[in-house]
Amino acid sequence: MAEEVLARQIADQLRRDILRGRLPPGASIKERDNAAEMGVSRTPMREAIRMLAQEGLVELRPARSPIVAQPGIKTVADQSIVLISLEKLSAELACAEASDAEIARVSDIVDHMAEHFDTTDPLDMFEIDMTFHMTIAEISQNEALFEAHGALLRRLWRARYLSAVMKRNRDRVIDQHTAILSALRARDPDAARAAIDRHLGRMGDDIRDALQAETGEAQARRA
Amino acid sequence: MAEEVLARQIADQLRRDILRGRLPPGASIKERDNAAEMGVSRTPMREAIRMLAQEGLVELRPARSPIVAQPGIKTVADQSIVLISLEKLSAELACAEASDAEIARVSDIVDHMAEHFDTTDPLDMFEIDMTFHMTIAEISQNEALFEAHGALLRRLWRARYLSAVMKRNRDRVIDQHTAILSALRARDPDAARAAIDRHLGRMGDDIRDALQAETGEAQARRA
DNA sequence: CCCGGAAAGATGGTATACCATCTTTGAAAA
DNA sequence: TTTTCAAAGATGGTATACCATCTTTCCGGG
Repeated sequence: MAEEVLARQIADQLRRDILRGRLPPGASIKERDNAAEMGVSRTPMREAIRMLAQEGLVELRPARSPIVAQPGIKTVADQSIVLISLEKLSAELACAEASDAEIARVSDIVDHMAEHFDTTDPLDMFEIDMTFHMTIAEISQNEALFEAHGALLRRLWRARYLSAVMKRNRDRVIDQHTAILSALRARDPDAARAAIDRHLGRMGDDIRDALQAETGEAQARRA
Repeated sequence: MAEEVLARQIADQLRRDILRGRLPPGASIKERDNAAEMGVSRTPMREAIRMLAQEGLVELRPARSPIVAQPGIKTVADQSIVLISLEKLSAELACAEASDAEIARVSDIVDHMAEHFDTTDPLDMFEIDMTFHMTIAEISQNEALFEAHGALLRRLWRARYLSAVMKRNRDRVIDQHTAILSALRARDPDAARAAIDRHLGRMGDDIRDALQAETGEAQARRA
C-alpha cells in the first residue's frame, strides 16, 4: 500500500495549515475542494477531517461543511483546568513510579531549553516545551493518562502557541520548569503539584489574554 | 439524507454486539464481512470501526483486520486512576458551580436507583448508574471535563459492567452514592473527593477481580 | 519428510460515481 | 420594491470497483 497511510499524511498537512494560520478559525473545509487541491480523493480526505475533529481542531456540523474550530475563552479555560489536573496527577505518579533515568530525561529537556532558548526558532522551542510536558505524563507509567493528557495538550496547541509568542519570557519558563524538575527529583508529589499549579495556572491567564487580543484584532480587521 | 447518519447506527449496533459479548475480545472485525452482514457498504462500516477505535473498544492494526480490544489489567487500572481523578475534579467544581436544581437531578437519580434496584434489569440499572456519574461531570459546568470523563467511562463500560454483575450489592452502591450526593449538597469539595475515592477506589479492585475471573474462564474453556 | 518459494486468496486503502438534502439564487407575483 | 417559492448548484453521505500488500496454501526441490 502507501509508504504510510495517506489519511495520516493529509491530516498532518491540514494540521500544519490550521496551526500555522493558513486556514483561519471559522474557515470551511470542503471535502471536494481540499481533496482536489491536494491531489487526493475524498475518501482519505474525509478520514483526515475526522481525525482532526477528534483532536478538536475542526468542528463537524450535521449536513454542513466542517469548519476550523474557533474555541471560545470558556472552552479553552475549561480545557486548561483539566490539563492542569491531569498534569498534576502525572507528576504525582511520576514521583512514585518513574526511574531516575526517566527523570533525567526531563532534566535534559530543561537543560536544552535553557541553553538554546534565545537562539532557537520560537516554534521549535515551543515544540520542545510541549515535549517537556508530555514527558512528565509519559514517565507516570500510566498509558491512559499519557493519552488523555496528550490529547488535551494538542487541543490547546494553538492557544498555547499564541500565548507563548506573546508572553515569551525565558527566565520565568526556565525557572518554573526547574521547580517542577526539582520536585520530581525529590520525589515530592505535593511540591510537584504546587509547582505545576504555578506554571500552568499562569498559562491559563496568558492564554486568555492572547485570545482576547486575537479576537480584538479580527474585529478590527473586519471593521 | 438518512434519518440519522448510517455510520452512527452501525457504530451503535457494533458497540452493543461487543458489550453484550456477541463479539468477544480478540475477534476480528472485517470491513467486508461485517458490512455485508449488516446490509451496508464498507464506507460507513469503516467509519463506524474508527469511531469504536476512538472509544477504545476496537484496536486498529496497520494492514490487518481490526480486532475487539482486550485490555489488560494494567490498562484498566490505569484508566480507573484517571477516571477517579476526573470525577473528583468534577465533584469539586460542581460544589462551586452547580445550581441547586442540578444537584437535585443527581438526587433524583439516587432515589430512582434506590427504589427500583431490585426490580430492574441489571443492564438497565447499570445504565442508570452510568448516568449518575455522567451527571456529576455534567454539572461541573466544564464541557472539556464532561467529554474527557465520558470518554473514559465509555472505555471502562465493559469492565465496569462485568464487575457490577459480579459484585452486585444494592446497599453498598446506594450508600456510597448517597454520600457523594450529601457532599455535593453541603458544597463540600473535600468530602466529595473523599466519597468518590471510597466509591470508585472499590470499583478498581472489583474490576480487577472480574477481569481475572473472566481470563480464568477463557483459559478453562480453551483447555 | 521437511523446507522454501510462488501463486492465489483475503483484506485494508484509495478512487470514483451516484444520491439525498441543504443552500442559494433568481424570477414571478403581490 | 419586497416577498415567496421553485429550480439549480453545492455538499456531505453512501455504494461500488480497483489496487497494493499481506497471509496462507500448496507444490516442487532438497
